[in-house]
Amino acid sequence: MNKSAIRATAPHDHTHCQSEALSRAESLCEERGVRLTPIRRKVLELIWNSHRPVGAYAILDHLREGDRGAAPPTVYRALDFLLENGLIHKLESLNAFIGCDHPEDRHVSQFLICTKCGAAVEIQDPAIANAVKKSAGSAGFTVGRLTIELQGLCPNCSKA
Amino acid sequence: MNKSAIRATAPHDHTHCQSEALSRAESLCEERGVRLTPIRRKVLELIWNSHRPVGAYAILDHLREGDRGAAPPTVYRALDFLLENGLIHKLESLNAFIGCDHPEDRHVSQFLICTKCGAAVEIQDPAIANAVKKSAGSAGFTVGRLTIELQGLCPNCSKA
DNA sequence: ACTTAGTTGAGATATTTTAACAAGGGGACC
DNA sequence: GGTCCCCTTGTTAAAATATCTCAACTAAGT
Repeated sequence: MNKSAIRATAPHDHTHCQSEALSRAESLCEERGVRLTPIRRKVLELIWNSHRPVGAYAILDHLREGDRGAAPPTVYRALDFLLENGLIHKLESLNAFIGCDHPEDRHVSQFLICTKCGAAVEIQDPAIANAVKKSAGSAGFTVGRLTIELQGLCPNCSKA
Repeated sequence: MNKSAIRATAPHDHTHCQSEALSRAESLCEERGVRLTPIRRKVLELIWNSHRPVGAYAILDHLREGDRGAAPPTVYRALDFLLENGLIHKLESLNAFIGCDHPEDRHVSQFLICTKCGAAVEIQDPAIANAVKKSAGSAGFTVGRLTIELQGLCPNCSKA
């Protein structure tokens, strides 16, 4: 079984996931010369609170709990920044966002979403991407963005 | 090149697509003992006005042009019915709906969406579905709903 | 200090979707 | 034909998601 699937769907020291994601984001932003401002950092941190995708307004609520009064554009702007820099992904079938654990390289990924516990796992199977590209090619389509999301039950939840 | 890709992205006698879709829907609903009421039929007809996915409010606007005063729930209920019966599909990455040209059998499909002309083509490549299923399986996931959407350029638009 | 580009604040508004409840309409059964 | 019930629709409201606009601020370079 896939390593990130285990991490995401089984109990684990999640603080570690979160702090590692944050420090990677920091060095990556520095490298690229873009600014991981306090708001952006906070939003990323909130997204990394779990392996479950979060909606923009859930993030907004958490932001408001703290000191800052925030409005929707604040969150969406932070999300845009994080998306552009590959630090998070958007799950179209849920209108929700999830952290990316290898933002360093641009990549095409797929998502496995557990409808029971809500966890989502990012996988990267070249076979999937290739199958889609091949099929698109034979239909004469030029490939741009790819959205591949599966909803089902994670290993843990399908046991129960 | 795939036949429905040609039909959807090149000029053609679209009235034919539309009327065939409607008559298929009628016989299918009769077969299943469900009611293709005037509203539902009208919504399906509007969706089949083109091969471009339509948003719920675009449909609503068209409905209102006619005699009926309609409210959002009217449209969404019709859409639910059509979705349940496989007569249309929802494109999650666009929040829009498109007609299905072979609603008779339950199927897993993928969509190729042209970001330039807006056309969308439904394809069914078992290789894609299988690749996803295989990958999900090896991550321990049970397969439920599958969302696969590609955005790119259709044959026509990539020529230009 | 000055300028500029990028970022945030604030309020409003647009878009998409659902909830809740009343009312209508068509068939099955008596 | 009447009556009951289920499915469908009307209507109002509101929840959930996302964007626009314009002003104020901040950081970084000159």
